[in-house]
Amino acid sequence: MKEESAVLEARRRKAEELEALGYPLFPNDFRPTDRAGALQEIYRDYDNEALSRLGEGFRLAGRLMSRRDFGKAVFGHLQDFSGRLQVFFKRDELGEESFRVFKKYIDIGDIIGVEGPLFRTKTGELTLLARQVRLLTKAFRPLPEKFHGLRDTELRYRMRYVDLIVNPRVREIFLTRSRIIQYLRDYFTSQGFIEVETPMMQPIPGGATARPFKTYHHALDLELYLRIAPELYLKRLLVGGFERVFELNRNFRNEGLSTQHNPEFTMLEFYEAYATYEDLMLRTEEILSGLARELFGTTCIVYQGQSIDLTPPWPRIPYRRALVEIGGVPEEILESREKVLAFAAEREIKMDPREPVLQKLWAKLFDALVEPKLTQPTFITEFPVELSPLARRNDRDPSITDRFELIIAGREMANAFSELNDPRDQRARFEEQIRKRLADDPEIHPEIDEDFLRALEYGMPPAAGEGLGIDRLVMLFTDAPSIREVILFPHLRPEG
RNA sequence: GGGCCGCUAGCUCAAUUUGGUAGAGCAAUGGACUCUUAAUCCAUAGGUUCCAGGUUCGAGUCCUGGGCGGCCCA
Repeated sequence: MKEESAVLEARRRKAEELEALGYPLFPNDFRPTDRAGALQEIYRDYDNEALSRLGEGFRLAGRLMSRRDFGKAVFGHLQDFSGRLQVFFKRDELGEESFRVFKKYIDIGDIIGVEGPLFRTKTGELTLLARQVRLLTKAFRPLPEKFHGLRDTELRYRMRYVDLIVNPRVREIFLTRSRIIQYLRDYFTSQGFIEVETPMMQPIPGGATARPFKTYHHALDLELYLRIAPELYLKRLLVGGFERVFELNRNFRNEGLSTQHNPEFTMLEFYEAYATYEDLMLRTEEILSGLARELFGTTCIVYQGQSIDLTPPWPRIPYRRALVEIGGVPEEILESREKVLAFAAEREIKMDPREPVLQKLWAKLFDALVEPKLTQPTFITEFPVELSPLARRNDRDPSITDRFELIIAGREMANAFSELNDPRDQRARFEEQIRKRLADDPEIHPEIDEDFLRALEYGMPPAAGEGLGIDRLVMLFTDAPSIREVILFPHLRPEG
């Protein structure tokens, strides 16, 4: 932090002066009985005559966001969590002393309490006429400029508290985020799912392919990893008899930052016994279209200028067909490593030629050529077994799995499959994964989770499970271009 | 990791493209004003131009390195 500037010094001096006069700067004995937004709502249609019959005694607390000074009268706007209301401070109403103290010592940004009757100004704005005003919290720093507000992206993220005060849109995004999460909790609870919490710190990171964060437990002298997914623990719960479970919480992946990636992000995972991935497609359609109706009253939304229609049903396209028909990859090259590498090289799609698993090369093609083209909600199905170590094999074709990914606006929004519950096949897949692991690939942990396999050996009921990326979902529903706009405190490098 | 762009007063932005005393609005301070809402009017004050070097008589501006951020690519 810099040395105290003249602006800050003036504020601090003024505050100390007020304190010396006997006015506490941080009292906590004022109880508001009303809220700005609620008053706006309730008395929307009241004229002055109707308002005058309501009498006195409206008590509001909030932050003073603006003031317009007329000498012996001042207009200002008070902002609380629910909204804003104009307040009229008049010398004749407040009294000489109180008005003088208000004028001289209360600044924009201070939190104040006011009490008085409601009326309408001659421009028709609902306004509280202050009969009393009190300082509740002194602000030692000024708010950003009233018209442009706080725009600098870096400052907005570093000082989200200020961002939230002055940019109403930001508050809306996080209110919407909260509503989305609430909706999902309500949905799953009402469908008989139990919400659970499984370890964030895991001795063997599993359930996904990603580089984990490492940490250390001193008393146990144990290396632990922040989880990259809760999947293997949720399946243990299926073994334990929890037939419908969900967990809505943070995952951690030690990867770069971008408009799509934050190292900690929120994921919903749910598992349902005696269901298949096809049941989950219906559920997913139901959840997202229901959410759209809940938030907007329609299943047609706009994201970054593109119209997206979430009305079910959504098309289902097998992975291989998507590569060929949407990605434009000639089918005849798919089985040849050399041809796939050459095809990618021509299109400047980066691939590691040492990669031993052909299907992982396909995945690069898929990410580059298919995903970005899918704006409307689309289920991609029939993923190769090599890319799906935890998914159940298809009964007719054992080279593919009963799995889908949901893509909307060119992004993977959900990933789901019928669960592999044959412990013999699961062990073989884990072993194969490690065997085919490129030397020191940080994304594949070299140890097998033996306890998970032991759990499967006790018998996991047939089931299907899904992961839904909450941050991306919130981006979609708030029209946010960057994941940092939907995470309250996105990660940044420490200030220089 | 690579490319491009940005960082100037508390905040939002200027500063002659070819280097010459760093400005404005809002906020602040003092004053006028009892229905304004980006209120208005008069006056005053406010700067480590992200940091460190270099070129130059002289650098916000040119050069080198670094920091932080944004966008795009991988």
